[in-house]
Amino acid sequence: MKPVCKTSPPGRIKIMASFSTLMGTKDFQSITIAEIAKNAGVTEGLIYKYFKDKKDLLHQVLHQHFAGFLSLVQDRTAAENTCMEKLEAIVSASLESYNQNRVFARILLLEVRNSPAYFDSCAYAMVKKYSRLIREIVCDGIAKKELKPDTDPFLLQKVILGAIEHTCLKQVIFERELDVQAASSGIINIVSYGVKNNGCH
Amino acid sequence: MKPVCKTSPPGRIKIMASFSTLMGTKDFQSITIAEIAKNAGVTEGLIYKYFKDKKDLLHQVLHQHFAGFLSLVQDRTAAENTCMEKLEAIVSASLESYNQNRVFARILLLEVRNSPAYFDSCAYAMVKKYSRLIREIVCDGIAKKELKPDTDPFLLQKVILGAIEHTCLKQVIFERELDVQAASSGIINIVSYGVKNNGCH
DNA sequence: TTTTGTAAGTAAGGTTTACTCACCTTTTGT
DNA sequence: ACAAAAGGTGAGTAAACCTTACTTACAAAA
Repeated sequence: MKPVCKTSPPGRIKIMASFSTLMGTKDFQSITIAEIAKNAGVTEGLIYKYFKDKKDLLHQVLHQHFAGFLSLVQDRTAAENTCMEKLEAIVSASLESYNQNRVFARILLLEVRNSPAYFDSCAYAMVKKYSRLIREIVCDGIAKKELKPDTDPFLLQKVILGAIEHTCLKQVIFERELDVQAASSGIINIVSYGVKNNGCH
Repeated sequence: MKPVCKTSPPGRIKIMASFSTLMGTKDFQSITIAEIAKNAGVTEGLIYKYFKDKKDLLHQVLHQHFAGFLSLVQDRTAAENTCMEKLEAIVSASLESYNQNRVFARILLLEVRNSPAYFDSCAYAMVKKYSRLIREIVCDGIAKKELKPDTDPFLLQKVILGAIEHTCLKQVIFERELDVQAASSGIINIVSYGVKNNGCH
């Protein structure tokens, strides 16, 4: 069997592009196979040559977007030195990507999670890489004593990811703009120093 | 027109109960109207007497669960004194509810958000109340100098909600158990004091 | 007591939509 | 050159959601 997530056949590319475009204007459920095919200039049958079903198409489009996103995040974090700088790079790169690429954000945050098949998809595999990256940075930060020794890497990863996603949710849903810089430094500030007024600068 | 979210007619109750039960074993998409009707001992047509469509049924079931949840949260927070205690009460009540009532959690975290109609539903209205409650507690905390004066209530609300939801996501998806106490105190600890090792206890 | 009106419930059909399958055409490896 | 595989077609199917015309029960008014 050929690799599942390749990029080449021309019809396949047109189908994915057509679907991406449609996702910009309406939600997954209200997009029909007929519409995707017509928009791509192919027949309905061809879609099922390349994609197991409609959900599989969704997952593969997400995978494609996420692959680009992940390498951006990896580059940005590699360019930073301290743990906190790396984490801020992740937060701002994520918010920026979600803010600029609403289709990607809507698929990831709103459309895929309801189907069990997603969690077996290659798209979810990339999400796991992404969250593992955060945890590794945190573990590294603990080892280098930049973070408190009793920090739980899994929990901190969840807090950061949750903050990122929830910050974008409203913007994505209601098509609003987001001040990426303000939001990311705000999140990092809360996570770094906390919000409790304990006399510590 | 009668109130949209009432509870009385017998058929209606059976339909909602049937649907809730089915949501315990499979996801929304794979539950059919025929199945719901059969399970409830009514005909398909009756479902459309009480619910605009299948999604509306989902939203109303969520509304019912959320109403109970919200009053629990309100009671718990009212019983606490400090801002931080109130917030911890919200976090632990939320994690506890999601952990105990997986159907409720799955609907809220995975199933509803993909449809635009949800954000006009009475279920979403309750979610707005819930997040407003968090913001009010935060604003109160700032006013009483329990929280740092430059805290952004909207951002902190998003961080807390995001942390709650992301902590539950994996548990809900993969049907795992959650240590509610550890998770909620962990979240509150991060948000209160931060994770950066700056020599401040 | 009859009439009227309304809410609860039924039965069957219509329409849309995701998906399949048999077939044709083009490319490619040997 | 030719078999096999990959790219592509288009008609057809099953099933799910939803509609609509109808019946029954029952309470309030006349």
